[in-house]
Amino acid sequence: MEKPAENEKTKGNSRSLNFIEQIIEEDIRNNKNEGRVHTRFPPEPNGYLHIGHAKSICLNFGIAEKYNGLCNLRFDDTNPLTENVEFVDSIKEDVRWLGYDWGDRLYFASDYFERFYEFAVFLIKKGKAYVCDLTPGQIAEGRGTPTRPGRESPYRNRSVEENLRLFSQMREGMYGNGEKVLRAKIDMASPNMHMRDPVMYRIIHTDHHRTGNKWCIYPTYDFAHGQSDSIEKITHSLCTLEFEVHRPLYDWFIKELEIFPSRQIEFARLELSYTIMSKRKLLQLVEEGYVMGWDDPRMPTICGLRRRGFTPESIRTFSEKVGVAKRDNIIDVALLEHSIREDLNKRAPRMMTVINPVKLVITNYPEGETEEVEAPLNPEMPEAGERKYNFSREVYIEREDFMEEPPGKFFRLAPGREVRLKYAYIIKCEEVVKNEYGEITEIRCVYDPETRSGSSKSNRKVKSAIHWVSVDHAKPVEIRLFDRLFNKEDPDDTEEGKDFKSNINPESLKVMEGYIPSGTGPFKPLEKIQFERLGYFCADPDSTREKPVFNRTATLKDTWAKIKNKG
RNA sequence: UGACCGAUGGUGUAAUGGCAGCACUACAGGUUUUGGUCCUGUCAGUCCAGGUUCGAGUCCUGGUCGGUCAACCA
Repeated sequence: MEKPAENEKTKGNSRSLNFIEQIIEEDIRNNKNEGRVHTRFPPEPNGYLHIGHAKSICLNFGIAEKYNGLCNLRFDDTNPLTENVEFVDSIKEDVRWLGYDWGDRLYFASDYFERFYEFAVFLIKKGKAYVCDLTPGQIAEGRGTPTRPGRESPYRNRSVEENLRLFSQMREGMYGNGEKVLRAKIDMASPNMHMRDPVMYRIIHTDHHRTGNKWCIYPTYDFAHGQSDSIEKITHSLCTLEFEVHRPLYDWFIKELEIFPSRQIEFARLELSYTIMSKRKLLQLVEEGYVMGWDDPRMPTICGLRRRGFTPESIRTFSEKVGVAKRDNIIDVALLEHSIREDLNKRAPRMMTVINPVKLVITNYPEGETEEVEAPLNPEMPEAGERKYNFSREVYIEREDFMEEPPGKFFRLAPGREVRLKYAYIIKCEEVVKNEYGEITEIRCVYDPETRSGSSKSNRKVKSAIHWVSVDHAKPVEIRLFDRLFNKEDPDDTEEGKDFKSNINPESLKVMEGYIPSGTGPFKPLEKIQFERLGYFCADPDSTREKPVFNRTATLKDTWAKIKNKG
């Protein structure tokens, strides 16, 4: 038999196993489920997927892949009040975009409603379930508290015949919403609240996005999830920690129903610093206009990250790096940023772009002349070829690349100083022109014609090389600079009487008017590119042919910013 | 003041009774026509108290701290 643990080790590139993989490998060793591994990703179609879901998706599909198993996509659609097809579609799109394939195994809990009904009848006949007429308030009250046992319902000992009749009438629509429920008969004194006769079915006279008006009774999570797992012969049902207390009930239903025993294993959900993950709060940001929509590039949603310029690969490696364990954790958002930089550094072509321009004139360069210079498309990938730039007498440079009175550690352009205009010539600043407000409007320099990049005398060292775009060959673009949405590592850490929105970063979006070299593009939506020395960007779908729009995905690591901020 | 779960550098995550390792961050240096990348190095950790053992991050007991559970949500 295959022994993945040993293979991993002998390959020499082994990553130690997380606790779920350890369980799975032991199950395989014991030939449990004939060595089969089958997982599932079970979203409820009532919202958009976020980076926390991505961890679960990568875990479930990743494990199936690793152990030559299968992973189903199953919608947990048991509550018609909150679910709809739009969410089903967006979720499918996001999972597919992440690079996972559920083959022909797209399932819906609602596909099993008839089976669930039969399961319920089976339990009633077994004397393990009963119809209860108590109101929601009475049920809650009768359940007790975590420290006080509950009280048995007066309807608990109805006869099997009566329960069968009543349950059938529930299905036929003879009762209104909330009038009756079907409950499991377990133990009202259990220390586990979920075992105190939990509700299995409730009456909801609402059409379902898939079953229409066929049903007016719907199973609860507890009476649907484990049963779905079992029907699909899921071997390892991975979910987050808050479901740990549901596990005894999950197991109880499987045992009493005498069906395939899937095993539930819980892991800690992903939390990210400077970010919120709650569906409710994300909805609030959208509805109250703090962001432009669910796919706003500042949102931690999959569609937001996609529009921000993240790649599926970067999210997958991120999910790998965060690990899987049972303790609560808050991942440093810097790890997410690292993951996208690592990926884009290897694959994103480079281009010089100026986002905060100031004009620079080379006084000894002939007017009206243009020459072409060449630069590697990507120094990490020499085979990718070159990009050509037009160079002329006037260029835009980045305002931050010039300082009139530079501190010691600043080694870019300043009066009397030399720098290289990247891939072109070394220039020297001779004069600064200002307007009536004292703002710099023009920097005047001379260039050394012998220092053209690539020429024999070009190896003279200067302290830095700055990027530029020729004024006569510049195309204006909109550039959206995104920063983290919240100022606080924990956005829920607020002053008395305030909520998480008080921690919103007012500078999370800055819109700039910059220049790219004319003749570049058109850019495909979401096309990735590194603006040299500035960061990774992608073309926003808002782009038009006349006016491209770029989103900043991430800055480059910026040691100068650190020095500057230290003063 | 119940049941269950958890606790290893700043943040994550390994070590399965035998040298506390890896990644991110931070810091320092080297290379560099991106203050990027890459390379080298540095700081930094087993919640506490007992016990078992030749040997404990790991096992046992007790505590401390954190989380979860009282929807007809999932």
